[in-house]
Amino acid sequence: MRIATWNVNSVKARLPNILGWIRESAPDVLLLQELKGETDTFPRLEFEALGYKAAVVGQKAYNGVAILSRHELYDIVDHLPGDETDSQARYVEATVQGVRIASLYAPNGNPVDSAKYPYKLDWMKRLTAQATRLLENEQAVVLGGDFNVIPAEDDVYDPKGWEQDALFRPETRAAFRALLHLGYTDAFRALHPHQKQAYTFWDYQAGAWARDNGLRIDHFLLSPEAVDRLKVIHIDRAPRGLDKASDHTPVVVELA
DNA sequence: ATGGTTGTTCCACAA
Repeated sequence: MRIATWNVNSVKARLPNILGWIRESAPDVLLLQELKGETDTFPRLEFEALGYKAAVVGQKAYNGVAILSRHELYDIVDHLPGDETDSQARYVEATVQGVRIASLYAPNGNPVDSAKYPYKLDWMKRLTAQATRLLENEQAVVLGGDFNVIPAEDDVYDPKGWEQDALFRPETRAAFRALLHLGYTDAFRALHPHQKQAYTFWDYQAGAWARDNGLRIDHFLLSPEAVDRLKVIHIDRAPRGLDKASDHTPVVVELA
């Protein structure tokens, strides 16, 4: 089973790019983030025409996540448990062919001296609680999406310059490591332990793409049952170089 | 230190 994740930065603005990429790459499952539109504006028919069903959680203007799948989606969960006052569309979870899969869009958290940073850390704590519950089923679990976390120095073009950023602060990295300590594996680092400049995001500003000033912030975390099936993972940089590109590019993982 | 870009929305805000 091949599963991809892609923060598309508006499904409406990106639709031709997304449809083109699906035709070339034909993943079994595609996790989308930053739909930037309400659930009922999601272009379901266009994806159905390519053979995909969809679990969609949208909201006006911001956030929004989805799971596209060639196979049936079961037991859809449409929000991250733990705070019923949180209405931001950042989490959707479903079972596909016995694999429990989440498409997540963690809060950015900047600026760190605003309420956004504690919200980010609290959200990560809730994700850790949910990830703990998912392990109890001893099932293959795949947590994929934009974690908005730079795990280590090798994952950013300028570690010093990003030291104080919400994506790289020690508390943020510790929150990410807490997921690993539960028993999840960063699939990319498991298969490519020393690869540098393996970025998944390049800012639109200041020629970041041309200079390869990137970040690795889109991840797949796998439960032990899923790691046992891990075959390959790669970052597909090509979509970032196209016209009307998202600032993120897809990551594709293959499980036996 | 500032400015650089993109998308959605309402006259900014988020990234």
